[in-house]
Amino acid sequence: MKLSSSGQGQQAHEGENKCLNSELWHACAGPMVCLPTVGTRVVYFPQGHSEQVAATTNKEVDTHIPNYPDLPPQLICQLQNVTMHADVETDEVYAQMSLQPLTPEEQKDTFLPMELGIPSKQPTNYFYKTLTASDTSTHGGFSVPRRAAEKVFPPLDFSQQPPAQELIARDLHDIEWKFRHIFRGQPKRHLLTTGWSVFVSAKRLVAGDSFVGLLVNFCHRNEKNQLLLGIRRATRPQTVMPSSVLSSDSMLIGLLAAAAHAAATNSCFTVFYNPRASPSDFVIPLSKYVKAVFHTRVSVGMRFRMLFETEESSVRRYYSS
Amino acid sequence: MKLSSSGQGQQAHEGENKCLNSELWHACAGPMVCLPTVGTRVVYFPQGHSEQVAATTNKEVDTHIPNYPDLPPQLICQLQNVTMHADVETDEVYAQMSLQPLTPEEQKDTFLPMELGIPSKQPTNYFYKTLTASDTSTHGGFSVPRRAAEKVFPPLDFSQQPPAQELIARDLHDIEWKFRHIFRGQPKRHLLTTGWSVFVSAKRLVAGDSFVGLLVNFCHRNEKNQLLLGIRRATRPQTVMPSSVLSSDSMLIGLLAAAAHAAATNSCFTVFYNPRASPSDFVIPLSKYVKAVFHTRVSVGMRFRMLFETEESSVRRYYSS
DNA sequence: TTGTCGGCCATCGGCCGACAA
DNA sequence: TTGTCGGCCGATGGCCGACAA
Repeated sequence: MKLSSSGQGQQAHEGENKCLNSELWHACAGPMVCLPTVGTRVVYFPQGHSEQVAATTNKEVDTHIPNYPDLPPQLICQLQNVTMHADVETDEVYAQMSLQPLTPEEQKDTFLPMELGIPSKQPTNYFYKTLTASDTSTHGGFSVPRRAAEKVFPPLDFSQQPPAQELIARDLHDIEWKFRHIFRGQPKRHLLTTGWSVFVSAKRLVAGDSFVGLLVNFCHRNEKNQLLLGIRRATRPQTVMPSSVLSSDSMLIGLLAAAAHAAATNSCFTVFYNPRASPSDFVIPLSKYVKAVFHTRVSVGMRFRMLFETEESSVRRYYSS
Repeated sequence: MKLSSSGQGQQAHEGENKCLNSELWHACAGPMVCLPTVGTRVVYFPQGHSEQVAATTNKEVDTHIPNYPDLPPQLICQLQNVTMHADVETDEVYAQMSLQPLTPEEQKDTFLPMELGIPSKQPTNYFYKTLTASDTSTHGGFSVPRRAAEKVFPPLDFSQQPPAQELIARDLHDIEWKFRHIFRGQPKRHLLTTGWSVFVSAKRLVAGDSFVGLLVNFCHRNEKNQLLLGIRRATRPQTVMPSSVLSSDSMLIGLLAAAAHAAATNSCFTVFYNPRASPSDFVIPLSKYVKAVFHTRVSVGMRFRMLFETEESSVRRYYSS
């Protein structure tokens, strides 16, 4: 299982199976994103998955897609594996899940205690700041909010005038970035100067995007606290490009056919979950699903929808039917 | 049909259905790329298509894919539509084709005369040059090969000293680029100076990539000759990234299922053809296929392979079984 | 014929505190 | 507390012919 890792000292490049930091992944994904636990049972909604893929390929789900009579509107699976990833180009975070459909008999098993919902670890010593025009311009550096700097950055030596230090931080791909951190100006403020513009241009940041800083503590192997960084892109007016690899129809068919085939042959299938791409959760813990169904006093089979407000006041949905 | 267009004066942005210049598309695709004609019959090879998609997603075709007993190894279709496209990010050219599987009775029809192969129009007044380290460095401009400049660029006024002019050219997305074209130095040579570095950084060109220049003549609407430009990326050591949208297994299943569904219901399906992505042609004119089969004295159903050497001495393949 | 270089100058990047929101 | 600006200086961009491959 490669859910997370800690103490990953140097750049690891084992094919595409990079072990990226779980806390950093969550810090970039946002506070409302919660991944199911490996080994537990989950409900997979082909409809919600279709909507995410359709949103990504800028395509409406239409009626060209054949029916898959063997594929129920929700599929109870065991979550065999979850790996966290970040897009090499955009740093967009996503998760890859391996789902094992369960037979009707396996579904009847009683709940394991651990299935009652242990949320994945959310980051604690972290901050994010939406970048201003001044932050991203070539004219200057990055103005660090005072509380953020004090909470997350290593303390400065105030006997120096001005107090300054070199910050070393690693991103989702375990690439190292160096910044000059200085406390100066009148009134005094924390700034990142040298190194900042390289970061902005490398990540192609614009005003409205966000910087994420995270302090993690690796207890073992004598390693000290380490600074991690990430970004969150502003939700732009969806300039999704056509895929040029496979037609969106074929993708939607493939999605359904893969799930149906896995269900029929009792084998695993793989899905990608992009928490920031669309507001649809399509893999949710079975325990949460059962609770929701019980709570709303509807029988399984009726259409319902649960709404949650996220931090950005958008909406997350669960699918059922 | 949106195969091509001419006299497209200003930037057109009709959704994603841009009419891009057919000659320019071919100039960027390379001289060996030839698209089948709309309305003719073609042979579609799911196996070759799978290999292209697998190459793009950096995945080997393995045995996880279910069999589609209804899907024959080659499918005779009518080519309903072909549109030429270019990736918004990379300028990579590709074609979208709509294929209509034919019933056994329709397949028995005799050939139409037009099906005997009218190749699509190849560009005439065009050149390409592989960019050198000096071309792509920030230190200077672009050194234009003399014959290329004389053949493709508007003639300079040699009464000026030095002779110079402003070149205006449009790319695959119909975006305008301006360059200062000057004939100077000792010995004299053609150079693109002002404007060149903007182009290099916008297209993210590196030494080894190629610049394509094309002179087209729009006869109607009183338009004069127009200069078009494009690029060809060097074939890099395949840094294909995982898709993060759909698993490669689902994509391969979707590809097969879409074709099988179209064949079963007598409806259209859509494929993308990336001529520079992989050396596999998987949609070829029926006439060419029949000729090849006849020529090599094998019966339909035997495995055969036709080899052609392309300009870059790579290999193009036809698939059959 | 054309790829690379040194020379030269204009422009931009980038660090600073002032000032105000 | 922090976003934007003018001032200032050094780094880089970018145009030129020289020279050689």
